[in-house]
Amino acid sequence: MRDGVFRALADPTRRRILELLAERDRTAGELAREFPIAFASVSHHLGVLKTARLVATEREGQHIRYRLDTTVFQETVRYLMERFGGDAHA
Amino acid sequence: MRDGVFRALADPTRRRILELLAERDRTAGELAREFPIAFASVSHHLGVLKTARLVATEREGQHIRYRLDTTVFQETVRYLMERFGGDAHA
DNA sequence: CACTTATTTAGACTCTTAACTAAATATCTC
DNA sequence: GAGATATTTAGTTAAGAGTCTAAATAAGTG
Repeated sequence: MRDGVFRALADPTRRRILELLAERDRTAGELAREFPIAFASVSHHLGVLKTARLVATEREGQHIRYRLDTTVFQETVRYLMERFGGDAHA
Repeated sequence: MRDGVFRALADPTRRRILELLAERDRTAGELAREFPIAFASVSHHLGVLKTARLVATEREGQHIRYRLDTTVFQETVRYLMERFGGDAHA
């Protein structure tokens, strides 16, 4: 269950996508333009993030808008803190 | 830099190792006995965890004792919380 | 409906990774 | 130092992941 999340976070391109989405929602195309790789590759990364439920999508006409879904982040932080004393807020 | 941590956490065997170490320190052999895979395979996982600095080791005579190193956990939790609002303690 | 734009899916290729067995290294005991 | 135990390293194999190009799907425009 947690595999997908950590695996998703393990790729730098995907973390960068998440950081961009943390600033503001963006369409797939807006995101893809930020990277030197093919659109199809970014699309693949978006699929991984979506499967891990780290992002959610909404169609907006021709575009598909991506936004962060913080639910799983919260669960993940809780997991790390509770199990491994990753008590970073102090 | 963060790749190693998330990649290390992406494997269920390695997460289980970390959970066991969260209970108490253990030797490589004690850990290996908990899994249905070959000792060498567990050793490989321990290597990954050590490279990610999630665990630290200390030789104790014939045995090698593994313990959790929480430093990187803390950095990781901080990263997730700051960037993605993974504010799980509320 | 043909045409364009936006995005995903499919198939191929390469690189990485997790597993195994066998061999190597390190420590302890006699 | 020979032999036993503990652990890692090497070499192999099979599966997974990231990338690409090309094709497919979906929506907007004339």
